Amino acid sequence: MVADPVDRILAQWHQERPDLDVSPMGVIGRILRLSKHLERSLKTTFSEFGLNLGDFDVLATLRRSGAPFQLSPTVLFSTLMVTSGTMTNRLDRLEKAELIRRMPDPNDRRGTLIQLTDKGFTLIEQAIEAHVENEHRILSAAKSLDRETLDRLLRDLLLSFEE
Amino acid sequence: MVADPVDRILAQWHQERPDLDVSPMGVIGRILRLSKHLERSLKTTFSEFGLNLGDFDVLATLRRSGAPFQLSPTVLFSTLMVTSGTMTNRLDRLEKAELIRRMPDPNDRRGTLIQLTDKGFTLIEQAIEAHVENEHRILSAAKSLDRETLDRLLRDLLLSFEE
DNA sequence: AGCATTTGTCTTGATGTTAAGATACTTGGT
DNA sequence: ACCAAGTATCTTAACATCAAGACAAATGCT
Repeated sequence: MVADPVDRILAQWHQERPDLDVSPMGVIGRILRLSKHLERSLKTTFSEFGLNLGDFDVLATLRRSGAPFQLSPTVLFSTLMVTSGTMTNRLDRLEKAELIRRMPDPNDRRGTLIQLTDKGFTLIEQAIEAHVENEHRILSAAKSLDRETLDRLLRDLLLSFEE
Repeated sequence: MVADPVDRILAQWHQERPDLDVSPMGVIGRILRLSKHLERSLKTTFSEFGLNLGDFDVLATLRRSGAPFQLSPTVLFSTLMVTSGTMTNRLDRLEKAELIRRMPDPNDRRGTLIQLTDKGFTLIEQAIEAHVENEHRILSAAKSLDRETLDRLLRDLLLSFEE
C-alpha cells in the first residue's frame, strides 16, 4: 500500500497521542484535502470563461433546471449551500455581466426570478462542456480507481448529512 | 438505491444534455458537497475553543509534529495548501492570542520557527480530543458505511493529485 | 570570490463569504 | 378580516483568503 499525506498525519498522531482513535481522520481528512485539489483544478477551467466556481455553480444550476432556465434566489442559495447574502452578491455580479437577469416573481411580490440571458446560456453551454471534459481528465489520472464503488460509498456518506 | 442530491443533478443533466457523459460529476460533486457539510460540522467544535478551521489546522500540525512543537511558516503553508500570505495572517492571529510564538531560525537568518506556547499546547490538546470525538460522531451517522473501502478508494484518488 | 537565481517571509489590495439584521410581503390561525 | 408569525431578498460590517510582488538572505554556478 502506498502512503498518502493523510497516512503520514495518522502516523504522527498515533505516535504522539496513542490514546486517541484517530481513524475517522482518514476518510474525513481525505475528503477535505481532495476538495482543495479539486477546487483548484476546476477553477482553472472556469477562469477561461471569466467565471469563478460560485458563479459557475449558479449558471449551471439554472441551465440544468431546464427551460425557461429560471429559479428563485432562495432555491439557488439553498441548493448551493451558501447564505442568502452570498447569493445576492453572486447575482449582482452575474447581472452586471449580463449573464442572468432578475425578474419579478408574478406569484409572489416579495420574490424574484433569476433567468439565464441568451448570453448566459451560450456561455454556460460552452463552460459545461469544458468542465465535464476537465472532470474526465482529473479522474482518469487515477488509473485503477474503482469509480463505481467510490461513488456508492460517497453517496452513503452524503445521505447521512442530507436526510 | 436511494438517490442523493447529486443523483438528481446527474438526472437533470442527462435530461438536458444527453450528449454529455457527466458521470465524473458523481464522484467529484459528492466530494465537494461532502466537504461543505464536513467543514460546517467541524467548525462548530472549533468555535467552542475560539478557533476557526484554519487556526486549528496550524495548531494541530504543530502538535502532531512532536516535541519541540516547532515548524517553519513554509512547512506549515505548504502542508496545509494555503498561500504564504494566508499563513502570515493566521500566525499573526495565533501569536496575538499567545497560542504560538515566532522565533528566529538559528540556521537561516531569513527564517522563522513557529512554536506552540504552553497555552497553545494546552488548548490544542483539548481541542483535538473534542475534534476526534466529533469526527466519530459524524461518521457513525452513516451506519452501514464501509469505511475501510472508502478510505482506500479516497487514497487512490488523492495520490493522483499528490504525486 | 562574485553574481545571478532561488528561497523564506511579509505586505498590499482585491475579492468572496458570512452572520446578523432590515424591509416588504405572504400565510395561517382565529 | 385581522394580525402574528414566517418567508424572500437585500444590506452591512467583519473577516479569511488569494495573487502579486517586495525584500533580505542563502545557494549554486563559474
